[in-house]
Amino acid sequence: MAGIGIKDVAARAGVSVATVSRVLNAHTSVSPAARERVLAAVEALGYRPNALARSLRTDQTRTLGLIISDVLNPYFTALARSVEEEARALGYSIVFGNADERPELQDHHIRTLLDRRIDGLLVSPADGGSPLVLDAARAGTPMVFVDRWIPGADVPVVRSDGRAAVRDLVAHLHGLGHRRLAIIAGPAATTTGSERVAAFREALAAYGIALPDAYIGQGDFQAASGRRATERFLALPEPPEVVFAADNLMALGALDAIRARGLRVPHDIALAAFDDIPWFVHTDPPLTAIAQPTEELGRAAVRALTDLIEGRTPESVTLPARLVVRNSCGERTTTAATRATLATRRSDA
Amino acid sequence: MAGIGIKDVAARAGVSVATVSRVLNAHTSVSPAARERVLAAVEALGYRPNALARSLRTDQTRTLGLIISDVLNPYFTALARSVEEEARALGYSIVFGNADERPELQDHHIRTLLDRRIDGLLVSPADGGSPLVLDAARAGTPMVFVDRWIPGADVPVVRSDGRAAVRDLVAHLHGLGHRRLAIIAGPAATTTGSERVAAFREALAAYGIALPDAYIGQGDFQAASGRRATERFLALPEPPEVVFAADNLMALGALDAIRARGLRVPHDIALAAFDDIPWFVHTDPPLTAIAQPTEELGRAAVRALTDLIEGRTPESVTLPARLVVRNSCGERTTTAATRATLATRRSDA
DNA sequence: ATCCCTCGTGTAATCGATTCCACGAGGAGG
DNA sequence: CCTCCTCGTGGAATCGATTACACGAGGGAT
Repeated sequence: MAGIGIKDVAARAGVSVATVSRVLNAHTSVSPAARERVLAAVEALGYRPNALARSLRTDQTRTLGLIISDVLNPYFTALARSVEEEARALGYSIVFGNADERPELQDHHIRTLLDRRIDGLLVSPADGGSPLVLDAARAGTPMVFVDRWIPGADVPVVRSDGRAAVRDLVAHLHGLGHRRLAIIAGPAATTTGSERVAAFREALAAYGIALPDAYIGQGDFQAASGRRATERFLALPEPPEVVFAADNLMALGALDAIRARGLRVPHDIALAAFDDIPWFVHTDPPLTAIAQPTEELGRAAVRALTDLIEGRTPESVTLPARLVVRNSCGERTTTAATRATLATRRSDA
Repeated sequence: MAGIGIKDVAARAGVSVATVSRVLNAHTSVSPAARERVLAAVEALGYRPNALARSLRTDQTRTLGLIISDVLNPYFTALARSVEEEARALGYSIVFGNADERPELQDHHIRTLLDRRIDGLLVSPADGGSPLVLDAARAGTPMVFVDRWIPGADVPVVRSDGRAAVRDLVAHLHGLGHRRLAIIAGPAATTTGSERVAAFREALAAYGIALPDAYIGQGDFQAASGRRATERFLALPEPPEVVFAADNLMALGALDAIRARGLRVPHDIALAAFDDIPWFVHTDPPLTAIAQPTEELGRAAVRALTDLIEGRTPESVTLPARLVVRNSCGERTTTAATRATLATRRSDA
């Protein structure tokens, strides 16, 4: 039960609680003798300040909330890891909330985080219009969007721009002779959902290729939706030659669907994905993907948020994504493929 | 700085703060009229109680800490997800700490969680002897070990027993004609690190096969260590015919090393792993693995911990793992492999 | 020697809730 | 009609910290 409090420390050191607090917070001047005795008492009692009480008084928790879209998605766990790393370096803790791509779960977590009086919020919104998020931002909660964002809010955004990489991908695909290209999109309500489709369409347009509705699969960034969308593509009278999945989990689902049909990648159909993850090197075949600078994104997001909290004015950050060619889109020589693999490996290390 | 407090609600409703609190906590009796006005005021003001203040007073946060060994490991994220799910259902929040398999990081997180006065701690210890963990347990912090545990502490353990599955695996490997079997172990300081080796050795002994030291690679549950261990195996004068990785990330590293050598699985060397993950279906080749009932483990762990917190006395839980055969260990007919794959898929859904 | 400033320290208010205790009103029972 | 109990309510203490303010002691300047 216990709970050694500041009073116990004060009593043992023979000083007042104020002095103990001053020693612990290096505030105003304290005599060396008193400091010594306080420190000794802290040590002897194993005293740890109650963070709740401290936060209640100071109105700051030195805690940041991170609403992650889906913990099962390797891209987001990598992001979470770098966010936590940077936050720790800056003296903040992170409290995660897993939204599982469900708006109501997202709102649940935002509410509990706000109730806990976190100092700021890092959000990758699961839907486009959560009023709760916007309200919180307007009410003055320091907030930064990462990866995805909600338009119309005065909130800094840290994200990557995949347009150039998508153009590179389309050039690569076109070069391999593919003309019928399909995409599995994320939810239209998310920015990454709609942007990636737009980028793909634009890149296709440069080659005079259209993107018919039948070649746009509606996914939700989860594996099952990738499977369904791919099944639909394969059932088409004229199926696409390439499927581009807007995230890694939908690519996994696409792979499932293709394998279930008894088809082979890239011989029967090519596959590429947004978001590169370590497993893509070892899938059958290794998958061509668009890699985001995940670690930098996480770091930049935390810096932007702490800037906001500490009174500085951060700017939005946009970092370029890049194409990583493996051989899921067409025949390449073994050496070329190996080279690409090694290059990826090296840059990931 | 904003902050609508209980006083504001009380003022607007024309009652005292005590009454507001009573309404919000459904405590003693409140007249319907007063309750009505309080609720209206709460609604109008958008009042949310300050969780810090409440926790300070009540000495409970309704928050559980989860120390996860490595967020980048799909096994642990799956565990984290089910833990959060069950906790939410029981009215608790989860605060995660990622230990990255580093004891000092683990201790850092435990300390901050304790400072926050979480109600209980779910730990999958990164090392065997963290004094901090043991001290916390002895000091009365409700605690449950999950997956891994530290011997000699009076703490319930929720884990899976892989011994039967390892026996099945060895039988499978033996049946395919393999006789030189190696293992990439986790850190000896972790229970899962040493237990899996012991189970493997026992299972081999049943076939009169020894496990020489040269066939035990020392890993740390991270991909890089799997790579190094595998390289060492392959450089042996008599390399093993099978490599069994004690977790999925080390299996990924093994795959890297094997590919870098220009060898093929299972033709040149067979590979199996502990922990099954969705990607294993699509690696080249699909990997034979031992699957843990991850979701059940997470749920059971949370229930054990909340039992402890709420004064009931939970028991340790051990659930069996099971072998999932794919074709990374030897030739199988396509149909058999497909059947296995489908079976896995179905049970994962 | 006196005055004033600085330094070290303690007392008490405060953060925002919960909850013990006291108190007045009203109904039931005698 | 008086007593007693219950019900609804408010006042105030409390949780464990931080911090404004006050105050005494000591040193330097005049």
